[in-house]
Amino acid sequence: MSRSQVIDFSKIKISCGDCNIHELCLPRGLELQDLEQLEKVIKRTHPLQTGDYLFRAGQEFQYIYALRSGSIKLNLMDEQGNDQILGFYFPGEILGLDAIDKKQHLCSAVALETSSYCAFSFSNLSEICQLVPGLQNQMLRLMSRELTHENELLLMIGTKNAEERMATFLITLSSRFHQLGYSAKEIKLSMSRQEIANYLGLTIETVSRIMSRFQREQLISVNRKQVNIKNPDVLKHISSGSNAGSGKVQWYKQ
Amino acid sequence: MSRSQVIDFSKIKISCGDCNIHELCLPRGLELQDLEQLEKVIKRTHPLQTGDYLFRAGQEFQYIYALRSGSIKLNLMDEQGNDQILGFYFPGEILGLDAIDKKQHLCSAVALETSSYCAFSFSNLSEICQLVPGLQNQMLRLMSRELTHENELLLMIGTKNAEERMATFLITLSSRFHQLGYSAKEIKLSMSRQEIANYLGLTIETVSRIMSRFQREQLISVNRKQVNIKNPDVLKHISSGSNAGSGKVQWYKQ
DNA sequence: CGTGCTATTTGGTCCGGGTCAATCGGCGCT
DNA sequence: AGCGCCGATTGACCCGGACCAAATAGCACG
Repeated sequence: MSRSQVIDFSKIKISCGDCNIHELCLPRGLELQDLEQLEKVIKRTHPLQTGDYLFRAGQEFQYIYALRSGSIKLNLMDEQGNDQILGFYFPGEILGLDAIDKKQHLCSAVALETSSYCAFSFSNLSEICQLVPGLQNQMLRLMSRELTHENELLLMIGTKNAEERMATFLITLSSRFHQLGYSAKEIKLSMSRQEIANYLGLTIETVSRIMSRFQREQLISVNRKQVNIKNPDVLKHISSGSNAGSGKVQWYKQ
Repeated sequence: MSRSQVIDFSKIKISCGDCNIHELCLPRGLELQDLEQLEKVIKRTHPLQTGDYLFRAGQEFQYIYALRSGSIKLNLMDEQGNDQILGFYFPGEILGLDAIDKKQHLCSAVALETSSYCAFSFSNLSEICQLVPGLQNQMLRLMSRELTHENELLLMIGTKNAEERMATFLITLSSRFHQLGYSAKEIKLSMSRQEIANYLGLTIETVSRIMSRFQREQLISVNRKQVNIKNPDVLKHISSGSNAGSGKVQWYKQ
């Protein structure tokens, strides 16, 4: 190994070891020599601006992406132009894994604000997985986690009414922000009402009305994209669907 | 390697190489020596009867399962008892991958009819993945495919109305059956109306009504669980949502 | 500071599909 | 054959949330 490579590795160590999300996107037991391997396949780029595409549906699959800052929406469109947002992604989360099978992206990923990320060459990454056992498992775990999220979203859209979905959305967002070290109470939404509505399978009017109602009931306070959670307990209660009184949908429980 | 192991391998070769789904669950380029590796981690079992659990939510994750015959529903339940069917599985398909992250099953898998399967020890499997490059990629592809299915389901439930969902369901089922070598026209449903309804995010009455309407319009003929597709073209047309005349939901296309 | 643009909010109206209820029909059991 | 059971069908009613329309509010720009 040449000296220049050592220098490279040193830079790499800083960039990844010090990255604020490294323990999120790298397996715990990863050693320096493994990091060195991993770093070789990272492509660094400029940050994205609001509205920029991380990738587009139809593009050849080449990289998987780790979001370092900002936020990104993932959406899927069918041939009729029906559009469904599948998820919002925040720092430390991975995008692009669903493209592995078809070798091309089926979804598009769009920045909701200025966002930076790392891109990992997938073909190189999967070679390295052969050498680093922990990395392979991490890949599988990440995909499994992605599946779990979609499962929960399906359960929510399939069984919850509009009010419950909104409450669930707010509580989930709050908890994710908290885990990232931000305030769980004071949330800056990076997505529009339209995008929230689409994600939850509702219309923008319904989202707006329910947020107004939540504010009227002192559960939150809203000012455009700034939302303050004032009564998380009641919100959780509503989100769980155990909200008595309101003539809620009684779902089939076979 | 002892002679007895060779004999074992020979049996194995028959059981897997001749398995009617081997090219579905094994990567193309898998060589005999790889097969031998893989066979070591397969646990064989009795077939399941209708209503038997392949695995239950909460169980420790140990195996992933390849369905060999029959059909299985996968469902997810939340703490309130809301139940959502996430998918129906047919021969050649893989179950259990979503449990990798949390190391326990979050969903339950129930046989809809007599079904046989192979169980692969996951921990052993992931060791073998280190040795057999194709197998690792196959694993990732399978998970990716699973993600794609959930994405499509989300898009459908989020954007299609009841009639479109039913048409999509029938067309998709028909095409999957066809790929398995069965008739694309004459379908024997293994799931109840209740299960169809739940999967599609509808009620049993709506499913029943729409199937009656499809029959009245000569698109299908229904007799209990036997469905014959009489006009796949119109069904496809309906499923794609381009069904003019009916005052359908115009979704937001931002 | 007016003008236009877009996002959001709010007020009505309406309908798809959920809910409730009754009936039907196939199947197993005695 | 008669009975009970359970899944499926059909009808009647109603409501949550979509749809349409108008008002309001920021924000950008000349």
